[in-house]
Amino acid sequence: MPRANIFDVAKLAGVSIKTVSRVVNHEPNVRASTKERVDQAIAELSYRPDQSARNLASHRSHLIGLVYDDPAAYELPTSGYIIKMQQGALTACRSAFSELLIHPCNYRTKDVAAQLTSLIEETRPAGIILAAPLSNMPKIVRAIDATGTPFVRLSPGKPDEKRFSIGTNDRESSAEMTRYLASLGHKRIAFITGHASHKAVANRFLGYQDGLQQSGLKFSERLVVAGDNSIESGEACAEKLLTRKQPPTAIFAANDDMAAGVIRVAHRMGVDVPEQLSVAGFDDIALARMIHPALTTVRQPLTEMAQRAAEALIEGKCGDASERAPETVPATLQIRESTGPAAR
Amino acid sequence: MPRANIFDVAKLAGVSIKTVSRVVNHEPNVRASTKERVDQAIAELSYRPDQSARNLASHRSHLIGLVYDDPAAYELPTSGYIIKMQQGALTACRSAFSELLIHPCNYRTKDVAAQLTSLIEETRPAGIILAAPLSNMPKIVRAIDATGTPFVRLSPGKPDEKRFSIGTNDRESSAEMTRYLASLGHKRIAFITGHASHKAVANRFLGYQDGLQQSGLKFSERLVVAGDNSIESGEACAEKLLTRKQPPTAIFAANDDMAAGVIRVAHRMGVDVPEQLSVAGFDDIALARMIHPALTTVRQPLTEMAQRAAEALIEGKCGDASERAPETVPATLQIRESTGPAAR
DNA sequence: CTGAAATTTGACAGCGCTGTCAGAAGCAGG
DNA sequence: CCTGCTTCTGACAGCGCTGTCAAATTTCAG
Repeated sequence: MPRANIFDVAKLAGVSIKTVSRVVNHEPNVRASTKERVDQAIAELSYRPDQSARNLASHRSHLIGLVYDDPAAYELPTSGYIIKMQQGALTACRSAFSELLIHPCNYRTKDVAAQLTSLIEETRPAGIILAAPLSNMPKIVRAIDATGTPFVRLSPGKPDEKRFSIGTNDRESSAEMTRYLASLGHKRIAFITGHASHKAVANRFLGYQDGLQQSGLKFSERLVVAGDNSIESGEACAEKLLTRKQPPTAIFAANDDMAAGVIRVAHRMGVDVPEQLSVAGFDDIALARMIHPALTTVRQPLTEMAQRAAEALIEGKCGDASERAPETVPATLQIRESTGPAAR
Repeated sequence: MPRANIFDVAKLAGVSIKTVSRVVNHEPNVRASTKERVDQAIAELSYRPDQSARNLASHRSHLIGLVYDDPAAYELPTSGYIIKMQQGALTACRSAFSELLIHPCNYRTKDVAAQLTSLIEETRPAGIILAAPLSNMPKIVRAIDATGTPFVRLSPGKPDEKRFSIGTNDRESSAEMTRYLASLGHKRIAFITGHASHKAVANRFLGYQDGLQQSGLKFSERLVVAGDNSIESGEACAEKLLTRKQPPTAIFAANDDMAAGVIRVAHRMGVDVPEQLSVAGFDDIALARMIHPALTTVRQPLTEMAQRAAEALIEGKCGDASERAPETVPATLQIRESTGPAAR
């Protein structure tokens, strides 16, 4: 049995193909009763519009392009980031009968912008999702802009104001984590800052300060140590903190790697986590669940961000003119085993 | 200036559109001189066929589906694997004006097969690349088979005989690595085996034995210790081996993680690598280049395998009937800093 | 040279859908 | 029951390409 086409549906519903088309595309001006008949016929025949035909007739594809910097090109193990974005975008695409076109590219290449331009010209996607760090490069943004293709920027930190973008609330969620630690009775909550150049990570430090204040705790420079995002720096910071006369009862690290370092040092020093020390991280990398005790952390909503981005593109509301307000997808606390009530 | 279509090309080249179509699709029976004229016109107008129109007219899409088990679904940090496959497949697709459709799925889900079937019915891809471990599941293979879609199985170990698949030569390359170590003067070359369930890893152990024999060295049970693919097991095995009265001068681990563990232990024990101990791994994960000293290892040609798979699919030679012989893409030795001449 | 076979080329009808635009139906108000 | 309006529906022409099949051209044996 060959797959049903728009004529079959029209015949069964007793309408013209154009009306079926209207229903399928959610166009206005279709009587409710008519729409119902058509919907029923669609269901009965399990009709699915042929994408190629739609694309051909409408001069635009139902493709969403996901453009990201490709870490494999220079061997960074950040691929989890990419997989998550892909997942999110795919989810949105599937439920909208759209397809996802992935386009890894190396931002160090001279002609990334030109490559992007030709990709767009060739595939004429309905929209582009531009991941960080590409999303922060004026050259790239300009190139996409020039093609007139709608696009959404995925920025790990706060979205900026110029064009539509989706970000997350690092600062607020750090504050939340801090409040959570305070609510467990911790008075001395230390913070390990991350690499200075990382904007999102700086926001987390601000959030930590907010959280202290909101919990009625005093911020103290003495409880802040500087890491550089690596596990090793986390270890070094933990050693500094835990060998003090009056060590903190909780350590909040600006990322999971450093938090993992803290836990490792605690093990070595015979400090029980979470009985004697609570440890929290940020990012919710795969490692967070795999270490012991499993790490309490803040989950970056990368998947959701990408999904929202794709949805926005599919809705077609990211057009050139539309000055749409940036969106923020909230990060969420993942309470696991590494945090607990403050020791008395 | 709107983009050129097949009529523009035909006019410029002084032929019919059908002839242009023939040239574009590499169909036979076009005179060389004609083809040349058409190619020139294509170049001049920078013509690119409209995929939607081709798909619509030809009833098949120019999509290649890449189907793989999605580690993010249950948080394994194996994503580098996926990224590499994607890269390879993308390379092939780009040069053939095809698009890559990615389809991560969770093999633990009950209805993976059904999902796959509906994906195929909906998008009608020109071919499917099926990655391990999905490629070894009869249920999945049957489901794809039933749709009549050409597919290639990507298997990390030896390709099997039943249907077209692409694999790599774990055994031969392990032998090669072993011979390389022997050629550096090592007489006591230890091997750390991997997790028993991993077929490819078992092949590596066989390769090690082959290599010893080919180098005129005697295989000894005493030089073999069992790991489980993890860094930690690598560390444990290294401790066992290095605390012996007569420790090996080279350790070949069945994967990079375990090799990294060996190097870590060597550091701790004050054993210089490669001066006092050569260490080799297998896989060439991102980590291999990042540790110090950089790890000598065997590179799995994942990217190439995926590329070959996509090419085969695009060539259209993986059809149902065509009993095509499995292909093997050779793995290659990556000599880095962790191996050197045997200590005297 | 000639005729038949082999090779190369072209005309044209769709593929399944959307956009345009005209026509039908519904709905007030008189 | 008609007018003038709005709301809804349908006929039909493409979109750019490929498949079919017949026509044109070339090739080659005799």
